[in-house]
This record gives sequence, C-alpha cells and structure tokens, in this order.
Amino acid sequence: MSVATVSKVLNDYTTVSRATREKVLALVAEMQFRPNEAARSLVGRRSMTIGILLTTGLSNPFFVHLLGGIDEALKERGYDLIYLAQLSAHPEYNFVQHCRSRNVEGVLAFGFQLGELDADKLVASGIPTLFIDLNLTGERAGYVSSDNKEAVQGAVRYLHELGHRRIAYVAGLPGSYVGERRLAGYREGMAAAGLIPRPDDIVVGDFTQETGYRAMRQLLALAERPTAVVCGSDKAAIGALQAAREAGVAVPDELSVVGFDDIDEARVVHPPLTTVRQDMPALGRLAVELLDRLIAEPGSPAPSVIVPTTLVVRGTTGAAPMGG
Amino acid sequence: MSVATVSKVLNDYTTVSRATREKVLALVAEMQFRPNEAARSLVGRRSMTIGILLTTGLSNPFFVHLLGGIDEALKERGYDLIYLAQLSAHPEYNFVQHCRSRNVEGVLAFGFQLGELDADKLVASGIPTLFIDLNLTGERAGYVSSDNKEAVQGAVRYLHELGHRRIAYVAGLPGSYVGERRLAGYREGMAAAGLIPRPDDIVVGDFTQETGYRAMRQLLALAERPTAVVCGSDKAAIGALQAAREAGVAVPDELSVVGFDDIDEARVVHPPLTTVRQDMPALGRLAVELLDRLIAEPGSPAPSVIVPTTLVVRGTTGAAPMGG
DNA sequence: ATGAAAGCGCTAACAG
DNA sequence: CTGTTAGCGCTTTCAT
Repeated sequence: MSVATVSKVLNDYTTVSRATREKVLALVAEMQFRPNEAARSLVGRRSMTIGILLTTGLSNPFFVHLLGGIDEALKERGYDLIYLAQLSAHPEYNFVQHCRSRNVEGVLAFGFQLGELDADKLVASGIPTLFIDLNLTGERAGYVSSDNKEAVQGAVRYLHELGHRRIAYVAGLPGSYVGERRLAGYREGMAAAGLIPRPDDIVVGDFTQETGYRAMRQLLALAERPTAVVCGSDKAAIGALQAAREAGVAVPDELSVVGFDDIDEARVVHPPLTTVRQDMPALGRLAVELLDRLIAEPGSPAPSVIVPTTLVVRGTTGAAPMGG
Repeated sequence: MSVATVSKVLNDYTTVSRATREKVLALVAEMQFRPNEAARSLVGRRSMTIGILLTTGLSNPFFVHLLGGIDEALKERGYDLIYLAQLSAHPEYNFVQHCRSRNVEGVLAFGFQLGELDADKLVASGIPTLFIDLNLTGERAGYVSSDNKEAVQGAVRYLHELGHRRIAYVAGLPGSYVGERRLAGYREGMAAAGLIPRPDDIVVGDFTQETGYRAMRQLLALAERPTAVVCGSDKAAIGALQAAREAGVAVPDELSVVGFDDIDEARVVHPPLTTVRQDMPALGRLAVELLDRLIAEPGSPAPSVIVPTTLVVRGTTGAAPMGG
C-alpha cells in the first residue's frame, strides 16, 4: 500500500477501489493516524487555518461570546483558529507577513476603528477577511454587524412610547463604526418621534463605565434634566446608574436608562438593566460562514450581513414621570 | 546567494560573515520576507505553536483575562496560539492526534476536572503540558494555580476577626480541583478559628449564580441563620446576594458575603462584593513561562507554582450583628 | 485502480 | 565562510 493511495483515500479521490478504501480507513483508525498539517500546507493544499486579529485587546466583555460562536463554526468546517495578535500592542508588527508565513486561509478581524490604516492594509493584502463590527468590504473582504442603528432607534421609540420626551444619549467612541451607527440610530429615532435633541443631551464617551458615569453627572447637572438616557454600551449604562444612585435619582421612577450589549453585568445591577441584546455567538458563526464562502469562492461578491437585535426590557425603564 | 545562507542568517548561525549577513537582512526587510512556518515545522525544527485546550467552554468569565496574560507571554517568546478545542463539545475528539498533526510544541490546559480521563491522556501523551487550576504533574506536565486554600482560609479569618462565629460556605463544583481546595480552605480556616461548622452550613453548588441563589435560600431557611457566608465563586456570591435581597436580609448589616474571583460583576452589584482576587493575567503569563521551560529543557522536573491571592474588601462584609 | 516520482520551502550535514 | 545536496510528509501528475 503506497503513501499515494492513502493520501487519495484521505482526500476523497474517487479513483480508489472500495476494498482498499475500507482497508486504509480501518488502518488509519487503528493507528490513530492523522496527516501532518505542515506537510499538507507546504505542498500547496489548504492550511485549514483561520487567523483572528484584534485591535481592542481581549478586554471587550463580549469577545468571549463571539469567540464561542466562531470556534463552534470553525470546528464544524475543520478549521483551526490561530490567534494572530492584538495590533494595538505592537504597532510595527506586520500581520500580513504573519498570515503568509502561517499560510492563513482567511482572517476574522474585530475591533478595528473606522478608517484605521491597518484595516485597509488587510483589505489590500487580498487575504480573505471578514470584519466584525466594521463595515469594510473589498475584493475579498466583507463584514457582519448587529443592526446598531435600528437597535438604538428602537430603544428611543420604546422610551417615546413610555411617554418620555427628553431623551438623552451617551455616545460611544466617536470614529468607531458601532459608535457612529448607534448615534445615528439615536438621531433618527428622535426625528421619527418628532423630538429634537438639545445639544446638551448628547454626551460623548468611549463605551467605558467611567465615561458613562461622567456623562450622567453632566446630564444631571443640567437645569432641566432628561427623563431618559440611552447609552451606547452596558458599561456606560452601569456607570450612569452609579451616578444616578449617588445623586439620589430614582431609577426608573425619575429616570429611565437603557444600555447596549446585554453583558453579564446587565443582569446583576440593581435594578437590572434594560438593554439591547446582541447575539454575539450568532454573529461569530455568521462571520465564519461568510468567510468560509469567501475562501471557497474566490470570485464571490463581498458579503455584508446585518443581524437584528432584541430589546430586553428589565428594571431600569418605566413611564416618564408626571410633569417631567 | 543561496537559500542555505539565508536560512543560516535567519537562524543565527555564527558561520556567516558579517557582510553577507547584513546584505541578507537588508533584503529580507525589503522583500518583507518571512519563512514559511509549515516548511520549517516540516523539516523537524520547531513549530512555534502552542495549543490551548479547554473543557469549560469559553463561558468562564475570567478566561479572557487568563488569555490576555497567555497571549502576551507567548508573543514575547515568538509562539503562536492555536485553539485546539473544547473537549466537552465532542467527546470522541482525539486531541492528542490533533496536537501531533499540528506539530504543537506544548499545550496549555484549562478547566479539567479532577481525575478526568482526558487529563491523564494528555499527561501520558508526553506532550509538554501546563495545567491551569488542576494539580496534575507528570514527566512533561506541570501546573499553576492560585492559592485557593489559603485564600478561603484568609476570608474565614477575616470574618472571624469581624466577630462572626457562624460562617457558612457555598461550595463550588465537587470534583473540581479549585472547588476542593477552596472547601479545604474553609474547613481549615474554621478549625484555625476554633469554630466547628455545622453540617447544614456547607451547601454544595457548582459555582453558578443559580446554585448560589438556591444555597442562600437554604441557609436563610435555617432555624438559626449564619451571619456570614463565603462562596466558592463570585457568580455564586451574586446569586446569594440576590436571595438575601429577596428575603429582606440586609447585607452587610445582618449578613456578610464573600465571593471568589473578582470578576467584573463583583464591582457593580450592590453593595459591591467583597471577594478574593485572582491575578489571572499573571497566572496566564506564568503558565506560558513554565511551559516554555518544559519544552526547552526536556529533562527538567515538573513545575508547579501556587500564586497568592488578595482579599478585596468592599461592601458586603461588616461586623457580626449584635446577639447574632 | 495503484504506485513511482517530483516537488512544496525549508534546514542540516557536508564539501569545497 | 559559502554552496550543494538530501529529505522532512504530504499531494499530484503520470505511468503502468
């Protein structure tokens, strides 16, 4: 029995007889044989390796959930995931080289800012790439994202239905795709409700608890306070809640607060946070699916999919206070 | 200029003249050349790949923090990280085969249960392995872990100093290394304080919020309630807090609660949770360091390092109630 | 339907 | 000090 024959069996060639096929498979199982990926990769066939590239670092609280979906979907397709790097840490690091040296077939990219140079480099490299939460496309690049705009729009609509007229917004990082989309959702939501946000009602932060806290203090210091606040992230919303508590403002009786993400913490704060849930595992699975197609079909058009979100109503939202 | 010469330069052979060395390096930089890892690996040299093997799934809330430390330390040493799999998902999956096929130089293993068959298989395989939170050693296997026992012992000591005499314990998953160690810490801490835990005072859970909630309800239903409860995890402590709130028991005035881990949620619950902080990034970095040594020095003895923890006092602990 | 042979990009041993 | 050569384990022609 020659190596060539074994190879053919393992690669599902049709030119091998049923008898030998069986024999080979039996032997493979018995010997616990698995082909050396390095050799396979070297000879020019597929490397079955997908890289993941992050800019945020791992601190992002829902990155794990994303990873869960990614991992599952990759395993189904036989890919292995290699953790390329956090770009932020080493600016001189050349990830395109890295991908080539590892024969990476495709890249999942997460945490890039809008217009970041590195993102463009990745698109230009021609390595099949799928961005998560960044609307970049290219010859061989596409993206998936939650429907950030519609989500915030829906949150505003919900608050409007509860009778709120002064709805403020604590924006996330300007220049980030999701930050901009969510802000746009706020503006359109307000417009659709026939409300005009005052300039003071939009406070810019960076998604963190600290800026959420400061933003809320700023809003509470206003002569006329808003009755509801939508935040660009749960972290910010938690900071906002903290500021409200310190100021003795009752949530939700005097003030309604809405977050975004539905991280674990949202459920344990008091009162539990009303927030927009992103289905991160689904986003991850979808990203893999699209990337796989991008790899398999070189001529296919750049995919871009927007995933719907759910408003999870908990305890931080209620009817607008009388005479508010 | 021959390929061999380039190879020698890139591998720091001393048998190459300064002049050509410079020339090669210049060219390498200019061409953005990086050697093909598959070929390197194939020819029997190092693969510079470390695998990570999980049983818990990624849901573990501090896994990201661990990963942060791991990644940083791996990058410093030039390794790449490959996600092998979550064992739990596919029981028939043969990770030893997988490691071999990918030429993995070493494995970081996290989330194994005490006495789990798979863990033994990994040790037996001879692949350099470093367990995190599991005290398994072998020819080429070692471990790192927080000082779980001393940590809980310290928590009990702290509560005792606050005047508590009835200190209950919500245990984590029996059969898990950390669960057992923490329980041992409770027992020894009680003994050291001259206290004898009643059988009812130890409630067994599995680290989750749900079992923490149920455990606390059980403790509150006791004829004589404990004045303090130590929990085997923050998640359980958060569940316990929830049960206490629902029962109208004031924390910390009537009841003190201590958690374990110091996850993000610990800071945002109300009152903020007193808990034992594990330095997960440090644990990750240490694991990599030890694994690297295990790989580099085949004859070296099995490493095992216990990392100290810190008790973070926040708002859920206070003096024992009068006449309690 | 099977096997022999070439070669993927590199490193190691050896010759010059 | 440099280049030539063999071969890592596999896949892919191309004969048989």
